[in-house]
Amino acid sequence: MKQPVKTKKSACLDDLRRRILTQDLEPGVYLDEMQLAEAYDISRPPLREVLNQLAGEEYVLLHKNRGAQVMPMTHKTLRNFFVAAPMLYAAVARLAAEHASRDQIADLRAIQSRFRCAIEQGDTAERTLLNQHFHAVIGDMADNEYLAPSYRRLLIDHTRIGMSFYNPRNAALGEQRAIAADQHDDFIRLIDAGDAEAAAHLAVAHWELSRAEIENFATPVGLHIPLGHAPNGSR
Amino acid sequence: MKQPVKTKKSACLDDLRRRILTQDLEPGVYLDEMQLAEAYDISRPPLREVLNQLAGEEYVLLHKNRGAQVMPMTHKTLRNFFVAAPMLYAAVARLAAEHASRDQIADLRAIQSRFRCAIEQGDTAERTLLNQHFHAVIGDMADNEYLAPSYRRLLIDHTRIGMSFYNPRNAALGEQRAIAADQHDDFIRLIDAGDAEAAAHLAVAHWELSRAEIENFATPVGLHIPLGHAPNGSR
DNA sequence: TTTGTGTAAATTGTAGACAATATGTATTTT
DNA sequence: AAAATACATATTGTCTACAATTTACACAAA
Repeated sequence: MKQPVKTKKSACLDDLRRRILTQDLEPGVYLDEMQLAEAYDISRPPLREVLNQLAGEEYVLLHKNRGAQVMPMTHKTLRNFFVAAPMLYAAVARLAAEHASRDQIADLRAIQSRFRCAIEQGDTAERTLLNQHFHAVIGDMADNEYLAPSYRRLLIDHTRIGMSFYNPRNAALGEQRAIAADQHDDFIRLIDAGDAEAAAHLAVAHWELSRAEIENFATPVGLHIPLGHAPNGSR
Repeated sequence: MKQPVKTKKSACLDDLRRRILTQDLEPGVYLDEMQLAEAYDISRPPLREVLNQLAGEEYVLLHKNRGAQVMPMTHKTLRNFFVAAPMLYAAVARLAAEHASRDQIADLRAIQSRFRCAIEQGDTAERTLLNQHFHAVIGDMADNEYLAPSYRRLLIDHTRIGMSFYNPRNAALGEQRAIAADQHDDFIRLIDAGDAEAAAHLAVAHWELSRAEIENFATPVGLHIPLGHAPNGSR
């Protein structure tokens, strides 16, 4: 009863990341240490270690004597996202095509297969997480520890934003997902061929598709921003 | 005053960052929890929280059941650094010129004043930390949470690499430092004027200066890479 | 009614002790 | 003598309990 799981602590870490990415834990909400510790069947010290690591990775924000808050998303967040995304996505795709290993490309193919399966089955959360995983592997391929932190941060919020705008009744979104899935296949092919320039170009196109989708919803409706219950706004 | 001292825990966090940046704790060395806890006069749980946060920020690497290791620097590290630095430095400088506040510009001036003072006094560690602080404030000015993680990571290793190559007997380095200090003044002026393009351009020039310095030493001599030892041999 | 203060409850921060795991050494066996 | 295993030791991981800080509420005074 010890080896099969990768220790309860790392399971807790992974699950909290997942819940934040899927917006099961919404941006801005405050986390209760005792509640989480009980839920994951660990005591508070290791849970606090997990929260501290998540703080370093910018999944959560720590407030002194006030606990942990899921990293909020503001209006400015979206603007900054639009500035940083194309640059980093293109750079990472270029490096991925240059440095990808055989095993990594195999991983990518496996994920893509499961990704298409999730699309067919209409499993939104699973599809979103697999999309995140797909792009995370591309980030690993780039193998650059200086681009990785921002790339990971981008993926966190790209995933969260994607979850915000999901609407099963919008047929256009289904169409766009089909295009996105095809682009994933193109990514695999270009990376396998080592075509760095084309991969960077495709990354921009892939981003533009996503951006158009986000803008369609963000402009008229506005971004839903749960605030949590912070007593006084800083600054 | 409500917070005259910044709690022993955050003091520990800051000091460990400083010691890693100045290579007082060299890349690759393993950290002893009990030893550090005693040194900072706190118990192991809060120290472990600090180490977990540093792991999230990529100052250290956590090994299961083997403690924390100061983030190593390899040969590949330097190559990746050269790829990422110009892109991010330029982007951040551009955004800093667009978004800087009056207070931040005042901070920058204050730091620059102390920076020149440290140069005159030949205080290497202080100069290096103030240089790091100067560029960290520019990062804050850019105010983009997606670029910030990689930018911070870059600054960590730029500072560590700079500490590696310091050589007080090399007159050329003194000359280059004078140029760098003048460029800092240019940064302040351009940011104050809101000239984003010129600031981005200057960032590239500033980087090229630093790159030339690094290459001069890295190419003939090779990078000194302490490997560290498993927790036993130290002391 | 409003505002200020004091006390109580709840939550976060810390400490010390204990359990689990890995490493090093010594002894035994081939 | 060399290798493998078992034991001893050291270090990491976790838990329970306690201290400190903050928040909420009640009550009193203006």
